[in-house]
Amino acid sequence: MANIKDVAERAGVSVATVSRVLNGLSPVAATRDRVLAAVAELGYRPNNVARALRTARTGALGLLIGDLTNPFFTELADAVEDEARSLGYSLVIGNAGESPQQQDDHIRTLIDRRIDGLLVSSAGTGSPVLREIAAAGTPLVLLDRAVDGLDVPCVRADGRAALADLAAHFAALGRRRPAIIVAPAGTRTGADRLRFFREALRPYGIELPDERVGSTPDLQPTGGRRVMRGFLDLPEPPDAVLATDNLMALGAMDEIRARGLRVPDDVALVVYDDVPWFRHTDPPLTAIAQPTRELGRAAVHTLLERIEGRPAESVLLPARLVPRRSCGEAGPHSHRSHHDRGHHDNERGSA
Amino acid sequence: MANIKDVAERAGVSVATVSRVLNGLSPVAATRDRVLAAVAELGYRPNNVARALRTARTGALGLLIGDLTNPFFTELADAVEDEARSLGYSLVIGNAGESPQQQDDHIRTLIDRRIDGLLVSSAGTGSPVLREIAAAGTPLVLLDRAVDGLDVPCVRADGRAALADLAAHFAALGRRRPAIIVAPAGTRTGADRLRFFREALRPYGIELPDERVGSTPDLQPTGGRRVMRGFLDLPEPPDAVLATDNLMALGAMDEIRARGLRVPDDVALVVYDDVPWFRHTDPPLTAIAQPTRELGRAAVHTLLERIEGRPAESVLLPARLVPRRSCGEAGPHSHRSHHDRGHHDNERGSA
DNA sequence: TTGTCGCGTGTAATCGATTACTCGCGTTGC
DNA sequence: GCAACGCGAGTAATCGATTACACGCGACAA
Repeated sequence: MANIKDVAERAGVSVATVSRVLNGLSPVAATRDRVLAAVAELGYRPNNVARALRTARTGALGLLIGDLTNPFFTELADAVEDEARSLGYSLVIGNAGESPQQQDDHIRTLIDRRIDGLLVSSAGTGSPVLREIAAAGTPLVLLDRAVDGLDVPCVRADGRAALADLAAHFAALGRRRPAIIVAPAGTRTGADRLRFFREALRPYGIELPDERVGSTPDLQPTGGRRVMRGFLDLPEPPDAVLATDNLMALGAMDEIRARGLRVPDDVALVVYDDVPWFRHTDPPLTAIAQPTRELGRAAVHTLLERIEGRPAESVLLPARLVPRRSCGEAGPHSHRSHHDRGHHDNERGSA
Repeated sequence: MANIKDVAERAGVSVATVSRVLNGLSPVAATRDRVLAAVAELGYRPNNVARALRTARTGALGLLIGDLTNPFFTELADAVEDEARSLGYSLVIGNAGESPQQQDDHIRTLIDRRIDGLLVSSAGTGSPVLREIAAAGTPLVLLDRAVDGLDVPCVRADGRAALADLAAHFAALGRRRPAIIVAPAGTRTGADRLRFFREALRPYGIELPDERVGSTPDLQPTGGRRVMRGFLDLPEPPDAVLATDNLMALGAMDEIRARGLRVPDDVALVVYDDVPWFRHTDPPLTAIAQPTRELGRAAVHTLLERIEGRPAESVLLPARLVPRRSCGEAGPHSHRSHHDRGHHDNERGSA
């Protein structure tokens, strides 16, 4: 592959001149044309590795996501990439597979590669490595998932209002026994969602007792299904379930269907993250939609502020409730007793 | 950030010695311990940019995929990443967004970054850039999508046998008016799937006329839905539809449901690519499963052969039919046939 | 004419690692 | 006792770019 020296020789100038022409610092048309001609003839492309070594800038951002096969994260990654590209950066995506250890591994690798900045949707609670690189001054921004005690800007969605709307929605539809499936204990995100939901229900006199709070160690369908199984085995099973991650919701749906129960007739289901797939299920699922693409964009901008040495603030964007049919329709017959599970076939074809 | 010189000073040795210790070329315990102590105290990490410049190896592979939000590609990417990591490489994922131009952009960027080799799931037909870098000798392997006239190893699935099984399946269930939704004309993959399917149907005396061949420019639900609309408006609508991409199948399902029709009663539906989501639909969809993770693994190995200068062959792995309930009564009510989980996956997917 | 200034280029240092070559010292063999 | 050999470790070249500094030439003013 041709290097800058080859170009210089061919154009009959020095390497410095070539560099200057390529960086737009040489206003002289005559030499510029000669250089550009040589570049074209040789198919020369600057070696980014060498350039990065000299300038201490790679032009790459890192993004660490929890799970590459989780559509929420891929939409996020897609948005981040779009934004980064449009601002002249390229993006290196690291997939933690929801494993803190693999996440640390990735962070190390990215830092060793000297990316200019890092976005982290952290798996689990904050790792020592994360603290270490934050302390070392690497531009760092948290995305979607906050980490307690880490003094770093965080870009995420605020679900408070949406959860309040959901509580109202449940109340209006006569759902009195809600349940929630949350991510592993100890993560800030899961704890927040639980707390906000519980607080939102209180004004309506609706309880969210611990027996209807289920948590899974992994954000996977398996975990969601297991929790739902526990819920449905309760003496008083819930009549509405909020899954705080889309993959867990998927597992929950499986369990509901496997028991021959129906959504929303027997149990309402709401999913956190409005991934496209849930618009295609039967019935379409009511969702709490995070402004995924905006989050991605905001995160990139915040990170660039940090990279350019400016202080950067955390960003909170509102999530909103997207009501679909999985909680039933509001209407006169929306109160039902908990005894008649599975005997409601005639109630279904409303609209 | 500490560099090798700092370590050398602290340990009272030369930089060469530090380098040798870190690369395991210095067997003397005394100096090694001193160096390692200095490394630990300073928290030194080798600068990969400098190392890459000197050694002309970055230890990174590139993967270009068609669409980051398509679960087939993310599963593929996940598998490629796992394998690359386990072999000591890191992976840079580029998302073409199914746009040839963005794909070319990405390839350029990756080459400029001097990745050691590139895997490409090409969008559209082969681009000039692809030919150019192949000619320039960059280790290159095509993944999933072949490109005509490009003399480069290709790792992909062979759907012939699975499509033959599907034809038999249709015949056994009395489906006599099949249809197919294919990717844009001009792509090798789409053309192959159409041809093999048609050939497979012939022995059973089943026709696949052009009016029941629909193609969409984009691999998106919208396109699938539009094609399905056309099918259902035919005087003789199909009684079985094969969608050759999972997102198109999703759109097709929407249209079926929007008309109040039922799967499989009114129309059977089969999807190419067995992404986890379709195991959770109602009914679970019969699928042609590509050995996604194996494809990823094989692609990495093939690429490494090329990187190490050995000649490498193309790889064809068999796809298989996974009958579920979306074509009507198959064999034993397939909660999960033994085909359902081909490999020693982690617990992703249904429980 | 001569000194100065400006400007376009070239020379060479630099980024942080790897590695060929060299040097010096200790051991061994004759 | 001296030469040769082995081996550990240092010196310095190198990768391909950027960029501070120096230089030389033409223009312009005195």
